[in-house]
Amino acid sequence: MKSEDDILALDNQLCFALYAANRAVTARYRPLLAELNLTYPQYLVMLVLWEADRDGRSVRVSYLGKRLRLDSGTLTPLLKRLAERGLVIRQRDTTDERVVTVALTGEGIAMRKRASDVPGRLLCGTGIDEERIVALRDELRSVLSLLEAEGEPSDR
Amino acid sequence: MKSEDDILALDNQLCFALYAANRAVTARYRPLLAELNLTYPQYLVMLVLWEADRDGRSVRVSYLGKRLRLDSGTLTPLLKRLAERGLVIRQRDTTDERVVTVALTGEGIAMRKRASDVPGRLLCGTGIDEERIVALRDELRSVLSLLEAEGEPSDR
DNA sequence: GTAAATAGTATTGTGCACAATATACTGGTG
DNA sequence: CACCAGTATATTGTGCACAATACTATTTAC
Repeated sequence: MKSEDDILALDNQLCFALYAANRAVTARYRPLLAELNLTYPQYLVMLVLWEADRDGRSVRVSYLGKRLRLDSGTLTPLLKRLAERGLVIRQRDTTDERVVTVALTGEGIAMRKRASDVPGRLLCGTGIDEERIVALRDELRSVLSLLEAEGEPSDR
Repeated sequence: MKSEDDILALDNQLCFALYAANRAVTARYRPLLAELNLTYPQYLVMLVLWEADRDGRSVRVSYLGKRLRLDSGTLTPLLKRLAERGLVIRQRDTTDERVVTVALTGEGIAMRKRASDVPGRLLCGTGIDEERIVALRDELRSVLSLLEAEGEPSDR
């Protein structure tokens, strides 16, 4: 039985555990990504672009938004910075001029090799084993899909 | 056996699952906290202040930083906004003028009652049961403590 | 074929996060 | 006492997140 005190206790909140763990993980990425001169959200964008590049595709801004759950207010300035650095090219689609297409440059493609050891180096020395990471990741994905499935009661 | 493609695949990253789940949860808080006219980080600060208030204590900025893992660059402007709204009072300690003490106002204390149903309402209708939340929270806390324990190799 | 609805991106403004630096104070040390 | 190391908060600048709005292009309805 929980008292009202317990209900609002910081350390009892799932939300705070998520918030703190997320920032701790991104903090651990920071020095590794600094070697590539990328921020963490920029790294996530690059992950999506590298995936698409495997199939020779370029992608729309809206596709990045769908994968990463980010809107244009976040992605537009981020992509402009990546373009300034010469990692991507942004260009309006000629057939539908509402669309902006994002493609990797040679430099952007080349960076993938240098990034490939980042995930492996991340948790070295933390004593967190692979199995546990996979289980946690899958549970988070499952919770995420429950959170996203709900909220639009009847739109089909 | 993982190919290099899998290693960098977005959906295989624990970090992205954390990042996305964290934002999904805070997004779910947003409308509830809007009723209190609080942002999510402001709500976390209030949780700490409400805890301290149970014992009749006021707290230092550095204590808030320690609990929430936030620095003064984040907390100072946030606390100023809470002070403008009349929820807290910030004052320099008279005996040690480096220290700023944060205390709840009557209005800040009163808000606690209105906030007490927020955690319960949060996951209503998502099909995520209590047991699962507790397990996930505890696993995140455990991972967090491993991440935090490491990094300062020998400082005692 | 034009008006209305919709889709895709951009812009603006607010509020975090966090690095880097600055400021101010305290508590020793010689 | 002057000096110095350490502590506590504030300031500045950059880069997300996200709401709100705007703008343009396309599609649909009629």
